[in-house]
Amino acid sequence: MPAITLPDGTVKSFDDAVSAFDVAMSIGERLAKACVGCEIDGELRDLSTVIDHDCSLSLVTEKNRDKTDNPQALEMLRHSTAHVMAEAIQRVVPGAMLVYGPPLESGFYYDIKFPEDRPLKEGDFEAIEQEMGAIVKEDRAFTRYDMSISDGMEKLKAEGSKYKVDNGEAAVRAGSESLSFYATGEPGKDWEDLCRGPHIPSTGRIGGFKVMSLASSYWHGDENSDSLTRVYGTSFFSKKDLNAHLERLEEAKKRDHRVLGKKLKLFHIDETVGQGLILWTPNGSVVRKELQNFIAAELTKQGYHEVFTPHIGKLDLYRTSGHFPYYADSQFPPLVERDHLVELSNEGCTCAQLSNNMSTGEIEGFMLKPMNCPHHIKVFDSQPHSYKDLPVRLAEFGTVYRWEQSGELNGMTRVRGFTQDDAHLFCTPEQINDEVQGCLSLVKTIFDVLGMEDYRVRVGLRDPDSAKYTGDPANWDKAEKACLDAAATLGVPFSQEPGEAAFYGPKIDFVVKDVIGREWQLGTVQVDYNLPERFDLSYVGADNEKHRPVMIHRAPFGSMERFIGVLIEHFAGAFPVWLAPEQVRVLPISEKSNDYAQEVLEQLKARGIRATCDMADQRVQAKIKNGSEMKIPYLVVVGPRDAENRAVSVRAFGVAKDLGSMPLDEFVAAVAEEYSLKGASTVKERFETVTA
RNA sequence: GCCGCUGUAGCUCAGUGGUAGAGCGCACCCUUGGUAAGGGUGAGGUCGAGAGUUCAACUCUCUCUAGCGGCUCCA
Repeated sequence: MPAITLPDGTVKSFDDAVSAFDVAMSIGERLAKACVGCEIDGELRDLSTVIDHDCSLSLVTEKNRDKTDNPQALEMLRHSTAHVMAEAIQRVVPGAMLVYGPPLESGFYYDIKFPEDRPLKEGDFEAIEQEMGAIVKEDRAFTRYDMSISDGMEKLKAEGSKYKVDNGEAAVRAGSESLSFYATGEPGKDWEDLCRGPHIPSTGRIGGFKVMSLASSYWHGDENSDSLTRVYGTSFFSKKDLNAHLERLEEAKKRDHRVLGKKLKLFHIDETVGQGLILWTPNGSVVRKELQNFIAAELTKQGYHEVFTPHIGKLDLYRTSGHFPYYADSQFPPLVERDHLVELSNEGCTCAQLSNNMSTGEIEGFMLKPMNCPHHIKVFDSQPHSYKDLPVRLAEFGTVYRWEQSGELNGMTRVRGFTQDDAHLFCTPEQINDEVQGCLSLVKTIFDVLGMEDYRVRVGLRDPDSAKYTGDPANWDKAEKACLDAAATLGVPFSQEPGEAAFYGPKIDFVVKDVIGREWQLGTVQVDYNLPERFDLSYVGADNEKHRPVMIHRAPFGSMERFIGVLIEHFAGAFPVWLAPEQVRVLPISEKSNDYAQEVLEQLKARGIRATCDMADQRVQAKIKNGSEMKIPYLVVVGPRDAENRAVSVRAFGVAKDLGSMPLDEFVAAVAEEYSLKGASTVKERFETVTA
């Protein structure tokens, strides 16, 4: 006699065991038809699940009441579509062995081992989609059946796929008491797969689907293990939703910083210079310079001192810091004096010996700096410090070089040479909390000014099982506590992630997503007891004894490259006035107005405004189109009428209609004000005041 | 680094085993036009690089290189 509690608190009692579908039917047929699954005591299950005990039940419908997407329903749908795709792929490519096919936030994938002589190609997608279409049309029910562990494992072994056997073993390790299989249709007759479920009722519920892309992956995510092919797809309950999704992807592409970087002439990457090396073109340089000036002003307010240090340092420096040779793989090769190299070569020294001798310190050389901290430590250590001096805050826009794997490089967001808005704070243990909080508030200030609200905060802690973290565990505990305490004061949710710490200390990272949903770490604050130890740093305390300072590494933007890459996407290239490479463009109606246009231009420039004038032999409509495509904040049209009134006709980016006419002096003053405020659009506001 | 895809004019992209085309941009001419493309003419390409197959390769094969999507990595 199960008593079933529904989300609204209603309790429904049944004489016998019932399926969740029956419960839905008892409420209403329309509801039952809209259901794809259910949640029993908080666990997502099939709609056909039989309930024979008291429980709470929540029905999962295709859409929420307000017609928005229901993530749980989509998860089930996509998991089910993964099965359909897998069946289709096995029809198209016999011998393809299934590994693992989970749902994702915006679709699903299936990892598959293809026969060596028959890899999957994008050209196969059409055939796969056709087969999928047929399976959907057949509207076969997803049918679950359970087997005992021993029977199930025997079945898997008999099927001969080590991957599925492995999945079965993993389920057993995770504590499963049985193994569940899902047949797409009738068990024993139709295609089936070992799967924990749950699934939607039948294939006919898949309204729209698409095979998206191919990638490789590794079994168990281990690069030394089997290489698998990962097939990505997505699906929706309706064709319309699918199309909307595909359109969103197209729109996102237009906001991609690599696309906009070219279109708006913000940066350039040249094969001849090297991959992952950003050439800042004049437009992008304006954005960077404005941001750097902004942060430099903030740093002065917060008591930082700016320093400059070179791009290279001796190998020995990095032996002391621990960067070399532990991270040799991700650094540019060391620079060794030419004569020395010739000498070694004459002595028959091999590359391997050379490398080895560099590690052991027998050969000295220089390294492009992978981090700024060793240099800053040496600045700090260039003179003795009293506890009264602390904290010492040293800041530098420091350029570092790292040998990132070629497959990892990505526009401005993952590069081999980049400039961190770096600083290192040397303080007493008592000062850590205040200093970390000061750093965090700086990051928040920046994010607020730029209107970046969509970020998450991650506190990276050490992984107790990993050997890569150096230093005293007691200090680690202190540092981790300091980070967690500071993060708690932020007022935004944060996650704790073991294994995400730097090798020398825990950190607080600000993570944002790009237009295609990839996450990037921007700002970071890291507490470090380790490097002061390695470099034997000290200060004289009130007790006249030597004490060890603690270091805080922090970079609110992270790197100028990555930050601006993300920022381009955040603004979709339409920068606010203070950042816009070109703030105002003057558009004379015809040659006859060129003189006045020139005068307008001079006035703008005299106020430090980045303005140009489009004197091309074109109609003003064309000039407006060109100016709009470059996403210039203000276009001002000037013709005889304006010249006579000493006015300009203003057009603001993103506003379809022109704002109207404004006296020239007033416009110049308004733009200058908007520039200095770094915030709201004062020009538009003035028009609103006029019309109000 | 691994798997798949891509590389043709400054940009976006068509294209064929017989040494190339469009639109935009650029130059010049006409046009002097009041809010998202006025018209004409012209210049511009070792078809990513190298090797191979072929009478003939931008096209087919291989290697390399770079970009894209993932995987792995990210002090």
